[in-house]
Amino acid sequence: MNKTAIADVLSHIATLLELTGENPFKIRAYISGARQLQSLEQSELETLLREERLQSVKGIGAALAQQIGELHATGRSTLLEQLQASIAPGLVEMLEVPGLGPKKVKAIHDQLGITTLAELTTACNDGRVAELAGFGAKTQEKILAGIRNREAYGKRHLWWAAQQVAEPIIAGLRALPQVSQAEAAGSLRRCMETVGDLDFIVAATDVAPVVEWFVTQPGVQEITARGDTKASVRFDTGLQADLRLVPPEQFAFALHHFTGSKDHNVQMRQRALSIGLSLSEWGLVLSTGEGTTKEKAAAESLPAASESALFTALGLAYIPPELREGRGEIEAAEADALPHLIELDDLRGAFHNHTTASDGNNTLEEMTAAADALGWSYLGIADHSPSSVQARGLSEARLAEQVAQIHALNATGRYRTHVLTGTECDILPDGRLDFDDGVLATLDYVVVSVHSAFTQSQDDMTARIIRAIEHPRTTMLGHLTGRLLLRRESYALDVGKIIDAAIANHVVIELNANPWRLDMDWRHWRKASARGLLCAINPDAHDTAGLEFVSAGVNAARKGWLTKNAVLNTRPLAAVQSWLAHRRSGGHGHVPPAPVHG
DNA sequence: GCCGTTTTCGGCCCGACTGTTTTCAGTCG
Repeated sequence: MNKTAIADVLSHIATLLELTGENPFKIRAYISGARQLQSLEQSELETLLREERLQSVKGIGAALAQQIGELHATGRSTLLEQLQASIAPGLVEMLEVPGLGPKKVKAIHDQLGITTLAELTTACNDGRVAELAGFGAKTQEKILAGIRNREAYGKRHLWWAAQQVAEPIIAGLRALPQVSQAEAAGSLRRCMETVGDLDFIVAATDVAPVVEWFVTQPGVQEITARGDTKASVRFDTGLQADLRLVPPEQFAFALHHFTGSKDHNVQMRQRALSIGLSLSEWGLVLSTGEGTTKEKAAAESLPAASESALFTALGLAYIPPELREGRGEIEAAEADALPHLIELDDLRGAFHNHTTASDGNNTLEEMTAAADALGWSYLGIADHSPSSVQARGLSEARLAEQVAQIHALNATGRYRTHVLTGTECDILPDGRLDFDDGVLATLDYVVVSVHSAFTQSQDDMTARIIRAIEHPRTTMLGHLTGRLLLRRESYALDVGKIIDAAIANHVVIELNANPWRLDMDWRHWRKASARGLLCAINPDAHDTAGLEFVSAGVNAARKGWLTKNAVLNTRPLAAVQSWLAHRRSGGHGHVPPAPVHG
C-alpha cells in the first residue's frame, strides 16, 4: 500500500474508534498519524520503514508504526478488520449527517438497534428517536432534514465558484456602517482548490444589524444558527456560510484562527506555549495564571492590530494565508526563510490557450485582444492535435495555416501582445507524439498532454508520459494527472517519476490554472521546484474570459511555495523567446539555469 | 495512542451554539 492508502485506513480506523466510544485522544492520535504520514514523500516512507525509523516521525509511536508497517507490507490491518466486523457500515454513514456525532449515533444504535440510514429515517418518522434521552423533537427533525440534504450539505465547491459568492458578501459587509473590518477566512482565504463552506469574520460594535443583513442575503435558503457572535446560513446551492462577529481588538486573532488550517493552528498554539504564551481566537496571553484564555484575553491580551503583529509577537515572519497548511511554514517563518511568493502581476503571458481553430470559443484575434487588455506581453496558442477529434484537433495543414495567421497578426503590430505559436499535442497511448518532428519544429514550443486511454495501468501511463517528456521537441507537459476536481479522478500515474523525468530533460510542467484542474497539484510544487523543476501557469483558456483563470493558477502556485523565478511565464518576452530558442536548438539536457529577474 | 531538559503518568486547544435540560451534553469548527 502507498502512503495515501495507508493514511486513509488510519483515518477510517479513527472514525470507527469514535463509534466504539474510545478515548478521544487515542482517536486524535490516529488522525494525527494519518496526517503526518500524508505529509511524507512516498520515498521517505519507504526509507523510514526499511530502516525501522518510522517512530522518529512526531506523532507516530509504536502502535501506529506497527499498523503502518502491516498495511505497507500486506495491505491489510487486523485492527481495521476487527472494527469493521463489529460496526455496521451504516453507522459510519450516520456520522456524516449534520448534528449526529459518535455519541448520538451510538445511542441510536444501542437503544433502537438501528444500523442504516433507511432505518433511521423510519424511526424518525415514527417519533422513536425523539423519545431517546438527550434527544427531542427538534433533534429528530434536524436528523431528517440532514439526511434529506446530505448530498448538498456534504458537497464541496470549486474555489472559483465559492469566491464569486463570497466577493459581494465581503463588499456588502464592509459597506455596513457598523462594520470596521470584514474578511473571508477559512479554506477560501487559504485558496484551497475546493471549499467546504464560507467563513466571514467581521469586526463590529453593534452586531444585530450585521446579522440581520447577513441572513437576508439573496439565495439564503435556511438560517441554521443565529446568535450574538455567530450566524450560519445555507444558500440554495448547498453552500453554507458562517458569519462571526468580534470586537475590533480581537479581529486579527479571530481572522487568524478561522483562516486555519487546523494543522497550522495547532502548531501556532504549540509555538505560543513554547514561549510561555497562549494563543486562541480571542487573543494572546501569558499561559501562566488562573482563568480561561478567553477571560484573560478580554482583560490582558497582547494587542495585535493585524495578523502581522500577531506573527511578530510569536517571533515569526508574516505567513501568507496560502501557506498556512502546517507543512513547514512556521519553521520557515521562524528562520525568516519564507519564499517571496509569486503574484498575479508577475505574469507576462501564458502558453496553453485555445481558439476556434480547435475547441475554443473565441478567435485568434479575439484571444489576442483579450490578452492585450490584460497587459500580457505574449499569448501562446496551443490548439489540439489531430487525434483529439472531439476537440476538432488541427491537421498538419490547418496548423501550418494557423502559424501563418499568427505570423501575419504579429506583423500588423495591432496588439502589444506578441502571439507565440504552439500546439497542445496529444501523447498517444504508446507515448509517441501526435505530430511529426518536422511539424513540431515549425513551432515556438510544444505542450504535450494525455487526452485518451485514461484507463492504462500506472506503469503504462507513467512510461507513456515519460516517453513524451523525453521527446526532444517537447517543451512542457500539460495537465499532469487529467483530474477534474469534484468530477473525475486522476488517471493512474507515478507523479514522482514523471517529475524526475521532467527535471532531467529540462521540460516544464504546467500548472493548469483552469479552476476544475489546478493540475499539477500544489502539494507537489515546493519540493519539485527546489529540485529544479520549472513551472508554467497556463489558463488552458477556451474563451477570452478563461484567460483570467491564471489568478487561480497563481493561488495554487503560492500554495506550492513558488516564487516568481520558478515560473517561466513571469519572464519578459525576449527572455522567454531565447529560452524557447535554446530548447529548440537541441539544448536538450544542457539548458543553463534560468536567468534571475527581479 | 503519543509525548517528555520539571514528567514514563497525566495531560492532550477550547469556546459557541443548540437542544435538552434546570446545570449540561453533544456537536462543530
